[in-house]
Amino acid sequence: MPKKENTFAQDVYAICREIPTGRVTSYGAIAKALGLSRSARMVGYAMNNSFTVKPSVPAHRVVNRNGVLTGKHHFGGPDTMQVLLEQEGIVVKDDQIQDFSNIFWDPAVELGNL
DNA sequence: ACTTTGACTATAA
DNA sequence: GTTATAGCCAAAG
Repeated sequence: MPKKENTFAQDVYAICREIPTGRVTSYGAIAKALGLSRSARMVGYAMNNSFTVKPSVPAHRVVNRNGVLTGKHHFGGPDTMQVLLEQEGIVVKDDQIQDFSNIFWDPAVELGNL
């Protein structure tokens, strides 16, 4: 069997693709689903490569625990992330997702990982 | 092998 | 409600 490069980032991408449209999740939730509940920073760090990975990962559905678009600046534009979220039907105000708790999607729960 | 960093989270004041 | 500080872990230099 061929060698397989299982990196932390690859797992993160898999979870992000499972995020339904119009839903949002937090870095900590993804990390927790991977068993790395304390590596939330690594999740965002890995997302840097999400643009080079195929298929592209909907990183715009991933925000911090406050529902703030912390990484909006990494989308190539200062407002690219917000526009993408609005296209998904998500309301964003002042770089913060409105009704965040209502549209929050927990992979550890939805994927039945608990 | 050591140091730095980073799209975070939790706790304390 | 906010701001400040500490803890956290993996990848890159």
